[in-house]
Amino acid sequence: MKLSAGVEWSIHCCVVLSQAEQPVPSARLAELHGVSKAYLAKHLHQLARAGLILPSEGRDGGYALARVAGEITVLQVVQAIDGERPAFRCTEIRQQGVLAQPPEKCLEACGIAKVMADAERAWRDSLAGTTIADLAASLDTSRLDEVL
Amino acid sequence: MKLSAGVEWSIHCCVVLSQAEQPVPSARLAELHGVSKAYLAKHLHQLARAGLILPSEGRDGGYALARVAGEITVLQVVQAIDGERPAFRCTEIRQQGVLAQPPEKCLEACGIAKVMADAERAWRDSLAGTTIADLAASLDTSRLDEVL
DNA sequence: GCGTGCATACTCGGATATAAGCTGTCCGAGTAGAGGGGG
DNA sequence: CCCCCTCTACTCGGACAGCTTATATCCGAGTATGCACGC
Repeated sequence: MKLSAGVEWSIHCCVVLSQAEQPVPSARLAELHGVSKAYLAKHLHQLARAGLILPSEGRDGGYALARVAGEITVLQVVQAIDGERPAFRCTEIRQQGVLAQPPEKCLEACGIAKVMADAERAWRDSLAGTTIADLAASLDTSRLDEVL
Repeated sequence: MKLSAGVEWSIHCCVVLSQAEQPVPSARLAELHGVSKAYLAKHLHQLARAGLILPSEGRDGGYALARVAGEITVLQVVQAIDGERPAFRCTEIRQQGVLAQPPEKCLEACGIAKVMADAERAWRDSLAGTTIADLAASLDTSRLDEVL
């Protein structure tokens, strides 16, 4: 189980955008963090598709937060980049092989799938408890005013 | 973020092994669940390396649980297959690029890394709250006596 | 009848191909802004 | 002096390679069992 590195980049970018008054181009965000420009652009595009940030084209264009930072949770950013599909996917092997259960006994979800789903729910709940505004408050944003 | 399918196989196998009195060969476990024999053997080997199951060689050999089912948690199985490395790895991009922070300000962990670590801790705690014995009690193990 | 040795068949374990997804890069379509020209 | 047009430069967006990881498979080393033989 590995989370895309783009998640880290995206969260950092959202924190920066929360402090910006004007749209920030993807290339600028890339050099601010020292990462690949084109690859970061890919992730920012995903954030835009998810409705978290708003793109503006043309000269002086760039990205801006679609909502106030306090209404964007870390979970939303993670799911925008990583997708909303659960990490554990039950393949219903209880219905396969020699000891296959009949379908009428499989109306309810598999006990194993339940445990994994509960764990992922705990994970999501934890991520949903922090917003970009919370991160901006904890991180040092003093230098942002110089460069934005 | 995607969890290996071997995790699901391994948990099912542990539940079966908890009901078995004799060692069960990997090939038998594979046909019980209708999965690839050789690939399952790879995962069972990982479980053995983690100390969760004990292999016995030679004729009538196979795998048996190393401890009673109540002392094997789902988390241990997941970590044995998927590894113990966290899904999110902070690459310290706060120290890179134009707005790089000086090292003396990075003695503490990054706020983003903290949030992700907390979420993963909640995920692990949830998985650690269920044992193989709990799963065996919830799943229907009536047909196991016939085939073991 | 009992102990010993051997052959055998079965087990696990590691080394080897194949496919998928993440990582990284490039170029093209579209647009907001600036500048120049005309009224 | 003001308005309009064009041109440009800059933006995002999607299409294209490289690489690590997961998936699937095969064959070889090692061993407990069962049988046959000898005592």
